[in-house]
Amino acid sequence: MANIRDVASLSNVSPITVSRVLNNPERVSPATRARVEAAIEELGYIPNQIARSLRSSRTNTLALVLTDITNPFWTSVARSVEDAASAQGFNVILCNTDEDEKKQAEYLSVLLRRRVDGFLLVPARSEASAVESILRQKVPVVVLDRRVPGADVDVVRSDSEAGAYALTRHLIEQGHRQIAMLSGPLGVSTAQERVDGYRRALTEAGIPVDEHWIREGEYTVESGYAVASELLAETVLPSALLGANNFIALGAMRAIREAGLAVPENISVTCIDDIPAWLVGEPFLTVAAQSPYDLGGRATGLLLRQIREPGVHPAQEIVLPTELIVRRSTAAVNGNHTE
Amino acid sequence: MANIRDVASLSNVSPITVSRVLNNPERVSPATRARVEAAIEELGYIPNQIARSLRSSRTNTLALVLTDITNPFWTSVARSVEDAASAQGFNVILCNTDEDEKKQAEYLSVLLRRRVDGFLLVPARSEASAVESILRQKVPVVVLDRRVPGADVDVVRSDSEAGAYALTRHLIEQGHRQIAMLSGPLGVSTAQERVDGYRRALTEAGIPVDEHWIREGEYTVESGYAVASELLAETVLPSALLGANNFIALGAMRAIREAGLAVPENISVTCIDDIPAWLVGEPFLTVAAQSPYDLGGRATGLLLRQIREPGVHPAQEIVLPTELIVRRSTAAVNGNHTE
DNA sequence: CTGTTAGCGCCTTCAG
DNA sequence: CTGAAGGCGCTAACAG
Repeated sequence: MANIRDVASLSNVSPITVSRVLNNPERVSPATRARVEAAIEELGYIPNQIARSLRSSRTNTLALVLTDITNPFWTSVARSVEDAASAQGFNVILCNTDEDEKKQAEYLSVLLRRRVDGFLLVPARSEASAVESILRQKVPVVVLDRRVPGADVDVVRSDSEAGAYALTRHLIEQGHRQIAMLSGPLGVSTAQERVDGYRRALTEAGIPVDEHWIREGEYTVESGYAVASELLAETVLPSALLGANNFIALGAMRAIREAGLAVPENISVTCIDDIPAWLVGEPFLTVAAQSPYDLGGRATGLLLRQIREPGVHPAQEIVLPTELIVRRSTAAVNGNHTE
Repeated sequence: MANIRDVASLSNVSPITVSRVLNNPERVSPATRARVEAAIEELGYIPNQIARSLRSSRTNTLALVLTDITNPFWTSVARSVEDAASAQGFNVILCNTDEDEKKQAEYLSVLLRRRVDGFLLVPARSEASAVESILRQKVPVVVLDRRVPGADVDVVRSDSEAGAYALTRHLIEQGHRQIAMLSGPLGVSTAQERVDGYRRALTEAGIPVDEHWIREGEYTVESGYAVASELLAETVLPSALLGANNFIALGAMRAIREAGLAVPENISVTCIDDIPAWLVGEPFLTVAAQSPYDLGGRATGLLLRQIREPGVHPAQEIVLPTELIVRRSTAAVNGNHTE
């Protein structure tokens, strides 16, 4: 593969002149420039970004480390991050951790060696240790979706507590009292906050919180299915089910269907996170919708700013609202609306 | 940020010894190794992969250039590619072209400059020119999902023609005669082949192909919606609709709903590409399902082999079968099953 | 087992 | 407007 010296000798100039043609064409006489450009063309020369990065210590690369691209929520985030990044000349390396701290650590280590210019990280657990390795190297990071208490970093997330609160309240208004909370892993801040919102709504309504109805699981369809199946095998059934995310609710719906029950006739189901309307034809689930595209865009914006103006901006937290969307998966207890 | 020389001087060895501790630890005496490792630890030294890449001309990076990560089909492909790549120590750069040849060209150019080790490319148009720039540089490529006639490259794709044929046949067996084909962009081989399969099924059944029922559009929800809306505004309506992909069918379903018609009572709808069952609760669409996870995995396997053993393997084409899955979006004409 | 030399391809600095 | 020297960080190749 031709290099800058090949181009230089073919066009009878020094390598630095070729470099200038590439980076500051206006500082080279038109005649020389034309000669160099002809040589570039002839040799099919393609500048080596690796060498450039070595000199400049900039890779124009962002790392997007998330839990699972397969969840449409993260798919949208990934799309918006890539859009925002490529508009500014950055490429994106995608990594799926599956909420596994070991995988996450391994990825972060590889990415630090690669000298990515910045990280967009969805930490597998909400602990400062998740971002420590990055901060120690003074590489810009923005944490997505989750808090990391004790770490001085930018965070862009949704208001999980309010989302869960709104959903729980909605269920209560429909007459539900036996509301099961299918939580995510409690080591993750969003799971914690969603349980908090659930508790607050119950307490405010004067309904005692029954710990029996709070079940911890993973943010996956399989886990939602498993936990809901357990619940449905018991003698007293809940009249409503709050999934901590879309996947949990989808798994739960499957369990309910397989148990021969109907949504919402027998059990109402709702969750945080929407499923894109264009994916499902007629959306069915009542949800507290986040704005994944926004989330990714805002986070990328913050990250690029950090990269461009290092050390200027103090860490900040952006909290986006969720939107309650009432659809057909929730109904009044026994099918009678109480309003 | 500490470099290899800092580690070397702190541990009183030469840089090359540090390098050996990192890459061939067994070739360094345990005592020296321990000293070096202590220094690495103390300095928080992280090897610079950029410098390593410059020396080795290997970046351990694959480029995944697809049309839109937002389509669950491509989401699955992306996931499988990332899984397979990271298992072999490769990272993946993700790019969305939106079927735009200009965007594609821009991405390819940037990625060649970055010296990615290989490309997984979904070409925006099925033409050899799409991969020319890559082949000219002798960089390994695998083309995903689409043919590129005239180019000597590995291709991993599904059998679109057979998929469309199976769907059309299914509709014919249900008594349909007025079947509209909502095609994708005909510059893309999959669109072409899906129309071919549609034609073959009709012809074999002795039903004349009415060009009026074949409509070209994009592989998007919006386009499916627009084209179907047009169709539904005419005086003679089709009794069934074949979407060239999932998004087209989803858009069409929306148009049908908005026209006050029902699926399948008034119009049957079917398409190539499934929507993951776990996303939609009770899957509704009759489809010819591809295996995106397989597709990505197989393609990545071929690509990594090309990278490891350059110039050894002749170009090959892998064609994966599609599976006809009959669900509730198709029914016999007038609701009467003809079987 | 350890070290010296040199160079991967580029661009900043300083001269001309 | 053009060029020479040097170094970014790392590791082959070749000593010793």
